[in-house]
Amino acid sequence: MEQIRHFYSLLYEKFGDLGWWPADEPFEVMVGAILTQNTNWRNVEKSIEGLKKAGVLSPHGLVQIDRESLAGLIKSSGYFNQKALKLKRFVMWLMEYTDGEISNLGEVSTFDLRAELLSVKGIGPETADDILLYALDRPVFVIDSYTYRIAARHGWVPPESDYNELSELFGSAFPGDIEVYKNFHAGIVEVGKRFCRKRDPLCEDCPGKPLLIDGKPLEFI
DNA sequence: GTCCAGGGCCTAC
DNA sequence: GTAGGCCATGGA
Repeated sequence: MEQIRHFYSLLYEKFGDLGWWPADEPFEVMVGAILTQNTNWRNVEKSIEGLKKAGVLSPHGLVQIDRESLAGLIKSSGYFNQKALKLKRFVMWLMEYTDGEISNLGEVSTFDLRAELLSVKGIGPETADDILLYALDRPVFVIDSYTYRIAARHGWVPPESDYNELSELFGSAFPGDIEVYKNFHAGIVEVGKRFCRKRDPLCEDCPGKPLLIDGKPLEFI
C-alpha cells in the first residue's frame, strides 16, 4: 500500500498530469476503450479519425452504419471484424439502456452500471472500467496487463491475484480519488512501455528486479 | 522475419 | 475452472 503510493508519487514527479483520456467527449472515450483492446493507441487514433470523417462517431451514427462498413473504417485497430461487432453490441445496449441519452447514466450507481457494462459481450473488466472512469467520472481503478506485471514482479501482490483484487488494492491507496485514478493508470501505461515487454508476467528475467524508469531503478528516481 | 500492443471470448481438456 | 487458441493491423 505504501509502496503503491510511493510509486504514484514517482510517476507524478516524472510525468505530471498526463491528461488522460485523450478524447473530445465521453462517447469517444467509450469507442476508444473498445478499439484499444490489445492494440497500440496510435492505431486506434487513425480509426477514430476515420469514424469522425465518416460522421458516424455518435451512438446514432454507429447504430445506423452497417457492420461491414464499420469494420472497414476501423481496420487500423486490428481485430476489425470482432471490434465492429463489439461496437455494434455496445451502442445497441447504450441506446436501449439510456434511451439514447448518455446523461441518463447519471442516475445509475457505479456498481449497477459496471455490471451492466460487463453484460455486454465484448466488454470485459478493463474496458468497463475505462468507460466508467474516463468517460463517466466514476471512482474505479483500471487494471491492465502493465499494472499486473509491475505489481507482481515487485511482489506487491501474489502472482495469482485477479483483476478485482488488484483494482481494490490500487484503488484503496487513494480512496475515491478519481483524478489520481485517471492519472495513475495513465502513468502506469507510460512507464509500462519501458518496462520488460515480455508477455509472461513473471518472466524469469524479472522477479526481484526493480522497475526501471529511464534506466534507473524505481526506488532511486 | 519476429514480437507485441492501453483484451476478451470460446473451446478443450 | 483454466490453459490455449483466436482475432488482425502496424510499428519497432
